[in-house]
Amino acid sequence: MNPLNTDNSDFKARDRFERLHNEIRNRICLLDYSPGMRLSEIELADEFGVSRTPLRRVLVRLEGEGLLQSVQGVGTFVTDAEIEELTQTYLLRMELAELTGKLSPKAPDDRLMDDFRALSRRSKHLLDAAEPRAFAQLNMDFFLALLKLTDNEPLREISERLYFQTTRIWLKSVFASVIDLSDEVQVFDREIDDIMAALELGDMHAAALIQRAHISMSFTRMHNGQAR
Amino acid sequence: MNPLNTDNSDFKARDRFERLHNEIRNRICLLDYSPGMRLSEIELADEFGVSRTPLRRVLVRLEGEGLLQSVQGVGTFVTDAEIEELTQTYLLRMELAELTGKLSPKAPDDRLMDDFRALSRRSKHLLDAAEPRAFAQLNMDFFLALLKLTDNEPLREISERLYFQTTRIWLKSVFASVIDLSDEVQVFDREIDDIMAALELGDMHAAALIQRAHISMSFTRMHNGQAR
DNA sequence: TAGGATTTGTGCGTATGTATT
DNA sequence: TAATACATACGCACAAATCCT
Repeated sequence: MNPLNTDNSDFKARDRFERLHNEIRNRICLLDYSPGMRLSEIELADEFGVSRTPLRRVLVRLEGEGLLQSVQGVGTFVTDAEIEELTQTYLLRMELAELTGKLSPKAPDDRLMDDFRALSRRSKHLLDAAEPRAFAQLNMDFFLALLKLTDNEPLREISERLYFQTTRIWLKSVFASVIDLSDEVQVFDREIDDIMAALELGDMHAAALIQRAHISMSFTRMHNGQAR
Repeated sequence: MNPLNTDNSDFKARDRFERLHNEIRNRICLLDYSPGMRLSEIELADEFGVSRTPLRRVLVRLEGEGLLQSVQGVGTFVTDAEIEELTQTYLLRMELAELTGKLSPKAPDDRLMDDFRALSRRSKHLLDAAEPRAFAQLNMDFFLALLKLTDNEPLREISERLYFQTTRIWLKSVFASVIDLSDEVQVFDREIDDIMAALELGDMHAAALIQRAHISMSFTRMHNGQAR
């Protein structure tokens, strides 16, 4: 066998699964598919050029992650969240964020700090012209970068899972103008700068506490916005 | 339609999926299927009287939960865990156990206290004649009962997930006589009694701390046992 | 190196369940 | 109530990947 072929492994079943899974998950979490929306197995299968079988495998996985729910005879729907469940998840996410600074914290190397600086620049850009989807993408990228600050793999997995489950609900509130988008962008820009300041001091625990505080405040703003 | 038929809903696709999923997960976690073992899709499908298709749906879900891994052309294997990954998971489980006493703790009602008393009796029974599988089952039942002490649903889900991922590895050590089984039963019996004492005082935080301590000690005993 | 046995992955036709007319 | 449309769930035959001789 030619080893050059085995390197290009994007054609194997496993990698195709990963691509589809990642793509559909992103669409859900960036609100291309909003909560309550019905997805069509056939349309998705056609779009990705596969039959329903491998696509359904992806949907089953996403159902296990709490992002979809399939009902026989009815359809496959993007899940929503009640305020009670959302509250519980946010309380847990706050604790997990703090744990990131306690359990195997890992100081960022030069490469990662460069990534943070790039994220900060993207944020400054949004201050002038706030675009919903660009904000959603930046928010996700920043969260994923923060996860690299701990070596505890199970903690990373769980934090990521809860992020994907809840942030889209929060984003929906932001985009529905219940909260003002440009305000939210300003707050987020401050969060990035605050956390980067802590990281440059090498104070991982402080960085985690700042993140925890911002998760808490995000939820509070959303909650107050809904109560209006 | 006869409403009596819709009540017996064990025949619907969703319930059948739940049954198969629960059954196979238990087999994995009670070490009927031990880490590294290969499972046969065809044999399992035959045993449960279904075709490969719905069975594979269950396997995909279990793979998402980190209990299985399928490789095309090779087989479906029960996952194992390296000491490093196990350490990280135990550290996280300790923190989550403590969170159970902090996030929406719920005092046990009479019904749940009766359940705990029944679990305690089963434990006393094992003190005389320790049987591996009975101990594994009791350990799982006790853990699941403890989860009812919090109203935070996401915390329950995650704690359960991590329990299923790691406890079987610990059980494997116990059963391999790296640790003495009767010693482990005695320690576990004390844990039940200690936690019940805290519960009877209504001190949920204390109960959670005791659980955290025992998770820590279990891991330490396993670790020391392996180092011999 | 080649080929056959075995296992998971895929494609498609059909069964089953649900909502609507 | 019944029929029809349409969605997911299922069963089976075949393709693709891997392992071993």
